[in-house]
Amino acid sequence: MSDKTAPDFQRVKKSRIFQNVVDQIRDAILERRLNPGDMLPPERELRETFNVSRGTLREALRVLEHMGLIEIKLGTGGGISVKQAGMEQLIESFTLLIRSGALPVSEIGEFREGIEGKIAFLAAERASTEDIGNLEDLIVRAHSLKEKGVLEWENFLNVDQEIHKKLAKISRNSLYSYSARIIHDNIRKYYDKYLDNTLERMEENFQDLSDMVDAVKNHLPEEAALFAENHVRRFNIRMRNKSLEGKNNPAQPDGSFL
Amino acid sequence: MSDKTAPDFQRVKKSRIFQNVVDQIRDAILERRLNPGDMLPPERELRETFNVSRGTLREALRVLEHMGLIEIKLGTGGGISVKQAGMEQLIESFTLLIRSGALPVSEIGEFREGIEGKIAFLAAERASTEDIGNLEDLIVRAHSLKEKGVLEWENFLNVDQEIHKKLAKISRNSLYSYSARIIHDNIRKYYDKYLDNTLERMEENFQDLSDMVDAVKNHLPEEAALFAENHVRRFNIRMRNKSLEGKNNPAQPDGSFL
DNA sequence: GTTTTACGAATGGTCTGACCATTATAATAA
DNA sequence: TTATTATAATGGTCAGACCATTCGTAAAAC
Repeated sequence: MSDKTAPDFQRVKKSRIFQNVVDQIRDAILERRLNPGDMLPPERELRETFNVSRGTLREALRVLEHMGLIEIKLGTGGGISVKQAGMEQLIESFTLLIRSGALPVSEIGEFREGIEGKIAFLAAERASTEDIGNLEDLIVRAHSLKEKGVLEWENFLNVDQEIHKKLAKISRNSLYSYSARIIHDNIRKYYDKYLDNTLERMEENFQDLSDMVDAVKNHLPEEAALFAENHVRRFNIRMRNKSLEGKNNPAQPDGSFL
Repeated sequence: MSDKTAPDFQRVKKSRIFQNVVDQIRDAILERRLNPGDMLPPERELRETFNVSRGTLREALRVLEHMGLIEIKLGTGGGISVKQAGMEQLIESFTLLIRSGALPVSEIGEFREGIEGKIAFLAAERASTEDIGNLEDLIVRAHSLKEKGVLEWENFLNVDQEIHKKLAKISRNSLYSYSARIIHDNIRKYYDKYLDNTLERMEENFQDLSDMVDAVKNHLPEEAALFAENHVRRFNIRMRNKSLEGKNNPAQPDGSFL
């Protein structure tokens, strides 16, 4: 197949013209030669600047837009503007990664375990009096829902989620917060499948939440982290067991992919 | 400016045709109606399927390609194939986020602290005899470099990095590993700026590494995590102090952005 | 004078059709 | 058999036209 003396060099990536345009504009932004808010010339001018066809330029713009580096608006006042990069892209790619099954669920769960632990840890360090008040309110709500029994299972889970969100906010670290939220949102669909809504489960969960908030309230980071990690770990274990039981792989009949 | 009775509704996002195509194909992939390896029809056919122009279709393909969902190859045997989503996209968006300065450096450092801690923790749990041997070799190398003094500063940092990489690998969790690596790679440029290469620093670092590896070797997760976190924290603190000293913001003269 | 309406210019969005570049395979020649 | 060459399939690029949206402004209506 190949010359026997040649080591495994990398095949040269065919550089497409639009990619060159993407690189130039991206670099200009990363090197602050273009700053958020700046307008780029209209497409018909840019086309001449780069000496490419409008189609090619637009392919480049699509990619830059998808990277979250530029924003394109229609109409007279519109045009191409440089955008402050945000979390959207990170969220999208993380979500795609999870949903496409590229990562073992076990690794995702384990990651979440650490993240939630750290969030609880930081929250315990940083919670203000007001924060603690909010948390206590949530715990009260959770408690009363638990008392009402399994009928309120859904609402109970919502409060559970709100407590986690609140802790994430208190932790004041957007990387932790977003990581937790992305994983949670994309794993939520497993709740129904893998979690049985028994009263026992509710009480167990409530105990976890209550312990966690107590630790935060008393500013005991290590303890808060432990409770949070155990809370997630319990969920992970349950999920793993359940997923080992039901090994169904129903493959769709493939006609057209539409 | 606006009708006083109207709450802040979301302005309807003008859906562009290419976006519709992107959504359809993305969903087909996420719902497993299209699987990695599958070939899509050639552009000229797809154009007819969706009833759009080739240019529009290609804008959609650019986005899907950038998402990491498809792969496009040139020539007779080429075409559009569905790809197994990988970490590339996550890496790119994380990198962009860091480099574009959208996140406070303090948050990034704090995140890394937790990540490296968890990696050390897991590594201590999971290290095989062989893994431990590799780590010890690295420590020996680090030690001899340290003994040679500050001349070997660069090489010492490389071994430092290798130890972290090895630990990440031992942890056997790609999310932790990649997170750590992305942050490290994108923060490395600060080393030169913020870290002074004194012998004292070298010895301090070596001590950290040595302690960490010892803890891993003896399978003491909590201890390993603590050493790792302190190691990173020390770096973060030093970086913060240094960055507070030198508050230079030299803005480039803006001609054309090229 | 004030408000409403209608127009027109600027800009991105899409379409059509052609041609170029790359690659694998089949046909041909040595 | 082996090396060379043509051929066809496929993505990559280009050119030019027209459509759709938006906003400012001038005209018209009140």
